[in-house]
Amino acid sequence: MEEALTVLGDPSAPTVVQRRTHDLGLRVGDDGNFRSFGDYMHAKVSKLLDQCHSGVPTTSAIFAGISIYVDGHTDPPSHELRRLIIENGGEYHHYYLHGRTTYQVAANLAKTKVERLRASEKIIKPEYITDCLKKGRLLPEGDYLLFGGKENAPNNANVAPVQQFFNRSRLHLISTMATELKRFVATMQANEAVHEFPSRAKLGHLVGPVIPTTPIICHIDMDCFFVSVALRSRPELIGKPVAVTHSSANSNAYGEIASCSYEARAHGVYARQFVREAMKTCPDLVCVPYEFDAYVATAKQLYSTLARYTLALKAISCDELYFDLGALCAELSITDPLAIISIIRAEITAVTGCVASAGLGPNWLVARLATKKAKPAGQVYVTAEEAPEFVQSLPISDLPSVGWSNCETIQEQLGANVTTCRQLVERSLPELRSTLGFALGEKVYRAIRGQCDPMEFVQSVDQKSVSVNVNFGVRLKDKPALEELISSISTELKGRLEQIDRAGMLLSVKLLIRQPDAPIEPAKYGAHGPVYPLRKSCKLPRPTTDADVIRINAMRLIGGFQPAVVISDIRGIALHMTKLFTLAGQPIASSGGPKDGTTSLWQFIQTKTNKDGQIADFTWKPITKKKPIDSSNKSPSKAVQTNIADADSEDFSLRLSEVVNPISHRPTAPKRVLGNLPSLPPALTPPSNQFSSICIPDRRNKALNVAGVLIPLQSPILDADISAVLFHLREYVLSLQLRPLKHLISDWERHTHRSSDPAASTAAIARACRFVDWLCLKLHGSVVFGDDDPDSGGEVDFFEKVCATPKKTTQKTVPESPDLFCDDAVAEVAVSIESPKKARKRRNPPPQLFQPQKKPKRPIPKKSSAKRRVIDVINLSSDDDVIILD
DNA sequence: ATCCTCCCCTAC
DNA sequence: TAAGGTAGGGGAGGAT
Ligand SMILES: Nc1ccn([C@H]2C[C@H](O)[C@@H](COP(=O)(O)OP(=O)(O)OP(=O)(O)O)O2)c(=O)n1
Ligand SMILES: [Mg+2]
Ligand SMILES: [Mg+2]
Repeated sequence: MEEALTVLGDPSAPTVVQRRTHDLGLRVGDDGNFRSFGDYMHAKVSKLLDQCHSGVPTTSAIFAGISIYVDGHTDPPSHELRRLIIENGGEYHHYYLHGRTTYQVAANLAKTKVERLRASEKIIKPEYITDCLKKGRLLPEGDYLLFGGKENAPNNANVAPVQQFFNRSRLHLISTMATELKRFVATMQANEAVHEFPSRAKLGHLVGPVIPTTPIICHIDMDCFFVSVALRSRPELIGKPVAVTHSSANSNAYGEIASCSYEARAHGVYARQFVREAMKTCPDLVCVPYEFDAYVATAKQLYSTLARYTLALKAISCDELYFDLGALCAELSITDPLAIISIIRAEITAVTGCVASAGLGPNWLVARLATKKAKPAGQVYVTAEEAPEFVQSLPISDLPSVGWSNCETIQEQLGANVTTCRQLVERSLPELRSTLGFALGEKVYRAIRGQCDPMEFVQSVDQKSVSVNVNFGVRLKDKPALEELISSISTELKGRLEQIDRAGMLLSVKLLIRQPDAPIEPAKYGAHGPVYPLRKSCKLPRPTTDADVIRINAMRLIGGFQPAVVISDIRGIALHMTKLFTLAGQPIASSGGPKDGTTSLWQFIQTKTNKDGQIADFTWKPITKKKPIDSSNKSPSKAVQTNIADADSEDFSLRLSEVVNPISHRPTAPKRVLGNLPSLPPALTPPSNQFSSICIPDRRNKALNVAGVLIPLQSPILDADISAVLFHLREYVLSLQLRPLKHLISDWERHTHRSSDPAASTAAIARACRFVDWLCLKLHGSVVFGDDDPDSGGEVDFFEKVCATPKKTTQKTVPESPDLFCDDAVAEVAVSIESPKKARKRRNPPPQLFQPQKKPKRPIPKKSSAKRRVIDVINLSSDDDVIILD
């Protein structure tokens, strides 16, 4: 069975995976009422959630996320069905939209039509709509289906392994849903003007003469969400220990439990536990499969229901949100908040068929903790007066931000006996800060007193980063396989960036590498097992969504690890994009957005690609003098040109800063960007420290470290200093390290500006620019900074002279001066470049912590261990998928 | 001091 | 078999 292992990136994999997929989707125990996996539907979470009829008066949200097209004559007739579906939160389509319309509604199935149907289409009887309304909730499709809903596997043959993985990953699903629901809330809030609150009518009898002013936040969370959804169509399992998982209830199954019923929890079962572990303490556990599409629909129903009362919402996750209940009470003049919540919860249950619990408190923190107390199927209001005592009665691990690690830190530093918040109350703020850090310490200090930062009920929509992670089933046999997987992930990342209208400037790669002593295959099929992470990031020449640019740079980053990565030991790959811009090129302030953006020298390079699309050569684009361009010009690339042209009339050093560190950052957003960083011929390729700065100011020695050579700078700057620096600056240009070039100039600028002779500094910087131009002219026949100095002829002579025979400054560290244009010399000097990064506390034989799993509350006593040593408790009893420590 | 970068940690 | 993703907070330590 070894060869059947899921291998992402192995071309032989799809067939194998597909067969299993087929089995999985129709596994015994899945009654087919809902598909286990919306192989296509759940990839389109956003589409389901997009069907937002903000402003349309509706009476319920039963059909939220559902759309219908009515085919032929039906009873009730199509216009009636249209009214019913829209009034109850669904969508009516006048045409069947493949991939968008959930159901075709038809009284019967014309035989001639069946042949033309795609497997993914679903035809359902009109009674389905009316019966759902009678029951007040979405029913299982069951016998209402005339076609479809069962056999959706055929498409899987074409689904790439990465997509297969995401289509089955619950964690991917809930992440995606959370993001989409935030957008859903943000959209509703943006459409506030046309939004209505039909369910407020239900609160009429609560309205009184007093307008309350008490601040109350409400937190709502579905009880064992995935299980609740599953039990809607399995009423016989209500009251039994039930878990949602890919595995069947098998005492040897390594499938993770996503959610379990409260009956199962009473036996010690918890989310993230392996089924085989759960079976040990709960032998009667019933395992049921996922219903991804149903979670999407139900989540939207939950949010839509709340939106019938208020838009002061804050989305948290697929089954959980906060809202400003105090504001609602005030607006409606209602003094009994719990009565409102009873009505809302009843509506949620009526619409979704699932139970929600609610916590009320003076702030979001207390509300959240109250929810935990309210569960299952309850609601609790903790008033401001009760809050401190209430929180202090709870275990510290209940506090948000106190997870596995921080809990251990607290017990290590403040006493192993510390388990409840009350035991922390006596600790001073400085004490907690020194234990947990400045901000976390304060957070905890305030939390145990029932306090927290206020919550905004305006849904933020600005993402700061986008990432794609595949840490399951990664087994790569060679570089092409790696490249293929990177390619898939890059394409996925591109799609996600474009979906949110963003391009990114900073790309990071994270690999999970099998620990040296770990078995090739862990006990759990496809799992990464004990691993350590490797990370590397690079700045892209400009904001991009281009899959090729992402792929090529990711491969470069991976190739840059030292020692080299053993491809077959890679167990996980993640690509992370930060420093986001809109596709139109506007920086996103919240994304750590470049306050000082860098205009890359890419702006000035014309590349030539070879037949493989790789950059074979480049020339410098001369910067011609231009009259200032109309500043209303919106084209980003022209805007940069404008900056430079505008600077013509200004002093030279100012113009330099425009080039290396422009004041207004306006990156270009070309339709297609260059496929690669410019690379030199192999002989000139600099060593692997490609992303490190070649120039480091050394303040203590009043010197510049240029390419590993320490050059003391005197004040005022002497010609000798300049020539030494310029000589080594040549390495910069040769190695095309554009970011370092910027740093060199700015570092130098900073340094020299501190000197006693600013005029000398300006002159020195100007001279550096002349040097770059001179060098580029020599090497490529054009210049970077332009030549508007009538004196420059003399400058060239100067450089020819001083650089060809650089003076031996008093420095022993300055090497023998080679001929400037001798390739051997280039190689020699390049080799002398040190790696300036101070070898970050590299855990050298890197066994290291990876994602310690949250410790279960009940089972498994904590293993007392040395500081920072972490055991993966969930895997503790398994044969080999253990460990981790650092 | 304050910022920046590279991580770890947390939550669902 | 099994599908261990993802965004954001923030700490540590170096750069500015
Ligand atoms: N480690 C986790 C945590 C959660 N989930 C999914 C399944 C849950 O049903 C859903 C909601 O998470 P909750 O933390 O709200 O847990 P439940 O709703 O299952 O239980 P509770 O009643 O405690 O809220 O997210 C998951 O797949 N894996
Ligand atoms: Mg829940
Ligand atoms: Mg939840």
